[in-house]
Amino acid sequence: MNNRTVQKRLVTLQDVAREAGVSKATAARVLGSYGTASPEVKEKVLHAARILGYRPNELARSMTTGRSRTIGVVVGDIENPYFGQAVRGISEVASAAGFDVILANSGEVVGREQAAVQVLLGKRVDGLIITPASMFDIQHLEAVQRSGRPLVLLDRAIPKLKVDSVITDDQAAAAVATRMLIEAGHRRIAYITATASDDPIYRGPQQISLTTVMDRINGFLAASAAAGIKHPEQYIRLGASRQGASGRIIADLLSMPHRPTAILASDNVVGLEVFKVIRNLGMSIPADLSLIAFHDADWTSVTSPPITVISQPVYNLGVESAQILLERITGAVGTPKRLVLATELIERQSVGAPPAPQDDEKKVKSRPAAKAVVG
Amino acid sequence: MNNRTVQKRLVTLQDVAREAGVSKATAARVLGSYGTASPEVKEKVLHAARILGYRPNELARSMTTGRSRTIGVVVGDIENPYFGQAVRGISEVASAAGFDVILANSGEVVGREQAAVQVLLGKRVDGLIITPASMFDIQHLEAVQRSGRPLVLLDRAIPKLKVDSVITDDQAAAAVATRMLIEAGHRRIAYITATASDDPIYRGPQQISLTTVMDRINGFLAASAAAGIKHPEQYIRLGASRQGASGRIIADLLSMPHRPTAILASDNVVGLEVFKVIRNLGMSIPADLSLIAFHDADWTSVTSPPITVISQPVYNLGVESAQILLERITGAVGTPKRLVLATELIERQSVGAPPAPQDDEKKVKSRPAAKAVVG
DNA sequence: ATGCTATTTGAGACCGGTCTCATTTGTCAA
DNA sequence: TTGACAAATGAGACCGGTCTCAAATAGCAT
Repeated sequence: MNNRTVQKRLVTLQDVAREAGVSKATAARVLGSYGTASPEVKEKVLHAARILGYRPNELARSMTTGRSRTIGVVVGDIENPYFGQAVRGISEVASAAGFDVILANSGEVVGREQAAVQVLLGKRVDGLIITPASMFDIQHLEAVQRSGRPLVLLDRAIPKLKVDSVITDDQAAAAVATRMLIEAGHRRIAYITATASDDPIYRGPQQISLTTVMDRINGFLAASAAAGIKHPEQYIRLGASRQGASGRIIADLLSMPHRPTAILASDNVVGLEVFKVIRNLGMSIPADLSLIAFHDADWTSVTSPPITVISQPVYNLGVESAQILLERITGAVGTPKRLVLATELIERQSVGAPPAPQDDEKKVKSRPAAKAVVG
Repeated sequence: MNNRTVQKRLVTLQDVAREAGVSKATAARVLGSYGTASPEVKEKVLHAARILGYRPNELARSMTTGRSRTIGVVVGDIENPYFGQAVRGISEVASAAGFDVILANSGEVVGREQAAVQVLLGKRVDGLIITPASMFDIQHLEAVQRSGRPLVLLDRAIPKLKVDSVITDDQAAAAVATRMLIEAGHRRIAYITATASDDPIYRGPQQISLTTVMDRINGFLAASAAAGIKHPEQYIRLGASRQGASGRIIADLLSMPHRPTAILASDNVVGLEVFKVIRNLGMSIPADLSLIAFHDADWTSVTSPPITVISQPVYNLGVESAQILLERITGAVGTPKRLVLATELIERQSVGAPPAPQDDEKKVKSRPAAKAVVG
């Protein structure tokens, strides 16, 4: 009447104690391997537990101890292999230390991130690893800090928040990639990011809510400026999320009077979109257009031509963040760490010289210029 | 001394009650929105909860109610986008119903799967969705059933276990793909799977511990036999896991005196390996070798040539399994459902006629025969 | 035998909720 | 005014563990 579900009542410590003919406290000592107990009693309890199929109720245990041996992880998009790798890094470190992982997905939406944090906090996780969807909406993260639970940011930092974070050196990465394109002769380089925006045109830093994106844009702009390129920001485009908006953005970009001759794609999902659009437009890489993408995803080595990428140590991002979190959970104090991991440019074959000026018209069917194949 | 960690004691119901000047029971009624309470009291409690920043302790709640509103998911490999998609399907259904998801990774190792199940059971999840690593080691799954918690198998069935399962029609899929290759003229077709095995050569069903693999092999063999192909099993290879074993397996296969002229790859990871090896050997697809892969992964549409694949409704696999699980959790009874979702063959350009017999020698640089481009 | 310490064991409080039941207060009809 | 009944509230048991503390038992020296 009160509970019409089929759920059987599971075996409890009390049941084991009764079966073994000892008190609850004694059974607890044996099963929890703390305190003392005589060999005979030990044997009796263990035997009783075995035949009854006893499983301790971790909920009850966590409630008294106040620790759940669980860490909560909130990522932007589980389906993106980028996060998949990071999560694997986290899980491996966590389970090696006897911790479990609860995973939540924010879909890069602040509201869902907040909800996920509430849920995780409600479940009394011992700590959190989060890829924040925005560096501005951070009340919920401040609340985490106030609760005293350790928090580590993954992949993206939040300058205003004094908190451990593990990120990649995005500014340097973007600068290196940009410089490579410039050295190949490009002067009109587009930077395309998936970061949400109602306006695809870049008008200034205030539009950007992710440090990753900001840093990369800064690296891109700095490298461009250093090469004397005027108004490099005119080729920055935002909001190329996977919902297909990217197709139009890229096509628009390529139909500009002075279209870019090279594209820097902010992640592998955007990169894949760019690749598809280029192919559908009948343009060829790198003859008509050069391409560099962030994240060394599987597919980038297998296209024709294979894509030059910025390889990010994303598995290590996961490993490092989990290690820091675990240290904090076990009591480490001190000022927040800010770990910045280096990236690596992997040269493949998607970068070449820009097409000769008059080539701007004939976009289709041009054969690649003879060029040395690198890497 | 007892607890040297920084963790602050969080705000409890008792604190709120005290602050509002009411009893614990009254505060609980207001905050849990059950029972009755006068408007003034309601207001006082709500206000107190707000200023104190009260978050209910889900652990305590679960302990009394016996339900955690959490489902446990165990997948073989989080990093594989195949499972990534399935997990997204599960999460979306779950969170729409107010359930949370705890995700664990087995790495396709039975021992880790067992450990994961124990952990999840210990956390008193309301139900489990599992992609079992083996159809033979199932004591832990029987234990789940005995505990009365609902269990749904995803992607793979276990014939001996009376349990809900949601799988794809692997036998039909393999048969369709095989038939397509046969119709293109192939008689020597290899089937390469990642399933663990110390011996890469297929000697019989007893080596196979996954229904998926078994079904596909059966579909492959049946379609081959129907076409009068003798000893099709000689080209079946096992153990092409991502650890690089696949490279040797594929190379060995292609250096056989009567090498296969077509390959069926059991998942997209193997498919990618096969693609890379073929390219490294300087062979061309489909002129020298035809290829069909399971799972319509992103990259398959973007290679040259794009790969013909068997598209699996993996997101729906997740959705359906979560729905069934939720029904069971909310009390649905009845015989186990066995849901089999259809797959779809997506024709792209990796299938062609086999090379003429004398072509067996010249493996390099042959240009594709003129062929109609499908899809 | 006696006292003293060390070891083993049990009783019961506690964690933070839910929920039952009894008590108090209020409303309205007789 | 009194009784009946509904609404509001509080006291306290309970979930299944952990852990403190005291009591019981054992071992050993004197």
